[in-house]
Amino acid sequence: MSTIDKVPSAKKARKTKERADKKAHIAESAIRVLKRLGYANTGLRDIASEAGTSLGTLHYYFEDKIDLIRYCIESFESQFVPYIEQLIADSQSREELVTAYANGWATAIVDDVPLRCVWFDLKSQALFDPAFCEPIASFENSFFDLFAAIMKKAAVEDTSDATIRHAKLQGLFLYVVHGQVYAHPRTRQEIYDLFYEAIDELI
Amino acid sequence: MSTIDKVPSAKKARKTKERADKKAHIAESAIRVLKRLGYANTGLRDIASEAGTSLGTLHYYFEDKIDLIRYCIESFESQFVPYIEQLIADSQSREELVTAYANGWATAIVDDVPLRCVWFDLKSQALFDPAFCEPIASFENSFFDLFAAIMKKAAVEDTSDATIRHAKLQGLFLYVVHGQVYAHPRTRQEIYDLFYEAIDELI
DNA sequence: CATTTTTTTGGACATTCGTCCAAATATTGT
DNA sequence: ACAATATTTGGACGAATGTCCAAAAAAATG
Repeated sequence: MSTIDKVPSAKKARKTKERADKKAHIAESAIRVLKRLGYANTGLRDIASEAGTSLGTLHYYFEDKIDLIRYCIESFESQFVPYIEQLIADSQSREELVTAYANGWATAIVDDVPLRCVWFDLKSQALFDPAFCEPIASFENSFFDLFAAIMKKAAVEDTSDATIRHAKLQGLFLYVVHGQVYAHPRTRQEIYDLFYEAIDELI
Repeated sequence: MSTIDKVPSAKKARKTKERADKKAHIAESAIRVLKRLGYANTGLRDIASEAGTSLGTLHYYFEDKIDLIRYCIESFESQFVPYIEQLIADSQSREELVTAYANGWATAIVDDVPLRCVWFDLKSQALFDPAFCEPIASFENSFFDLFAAIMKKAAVEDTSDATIRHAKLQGLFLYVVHGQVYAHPRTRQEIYDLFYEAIDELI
């Protein structure tokens, strides 16, 4: 019978997973609120309400507000990075890489503009609150590493100014997102074209 | 004697100027606080205290918090734009333009990193609060116009993707500012070199 | 079933927030 | 000088904030 525990930590592991799932659920709710209100206007009560739980429960799973937001940032990273990594893995030629990466950007923007706004918002918060620096910088580094990996796989000879090229691409990202919010929104095809041309030039 | 008013609006004009000066003083104080705390953590009491006045006086000069912050953004624009315009006016050749513009960026960053942080912060706020969209967009447009003026004066033939080039430059701007805050700060010379190369390539 | 342990609850708590206002003070006009 | 206007003040106001906790509820343990 399977009632015999292989190891005594079997049930504890299930508990750990349940706790992780609950934390993830709260974080997802928090992100939903952040997308609606922005960091400056997001309160813990808004998050608790969105998560369908109580204010006290939030502090049962997260030490304080900063801890919760930090968790959100880390979950950004753990969701986004593998997504791009897959795009890279599925592409072989330089042409495929450029296409896939441009598609990744376009999809990210078109699918969820508010989420990108939250990202810029939290990135700005990190400029003032040291508590956010570490997870933000970690994400940024991972983000750049992906770009560097693409350059390498595309067999770019000169990678000395890779960080600058990446920064320029991020500039285009910011520009397009702002355009979606308070200017004429672009179609998915238009965004793709913008990124394809830029990536093709930068890589 | 000069006691005879030329026009009945002479004293009223002085009053108007005094009021404008006081508003400017409050706005400068507000920006000082914003540089220290960021938008999310800046309260009206912090600003009043920094301005050496009372909370009530703030509402005597500004309708509400949003009105005050909006005024700050507009004062950004009215200070920064003429500064760059002068740089352009003083430059003739393409070489001079690139040098002057790179110098402008480097100076802006080295002189006052916190002010640039405030800028990115408020830009992010505009993504969530429509009240900030208009002044932010106005500044961005003016900012781009300066770039376009430089391209024109430098006799660049193809200006079709000027906005994209400008966006890339802004990406470099964001990248360097973030580096100043939570990475190894660059020297003025290093920043200048980065911008010179980028502008020289983009223009 | 009884008993720990884990999880959840709802509210208390002290601060802080933006807004507003009547009274006090300063300035201007006659 | 007096009256009218403009400016400043300090605090009241309700709402909202993050934090914390005793007690209830649920789950796991024996």
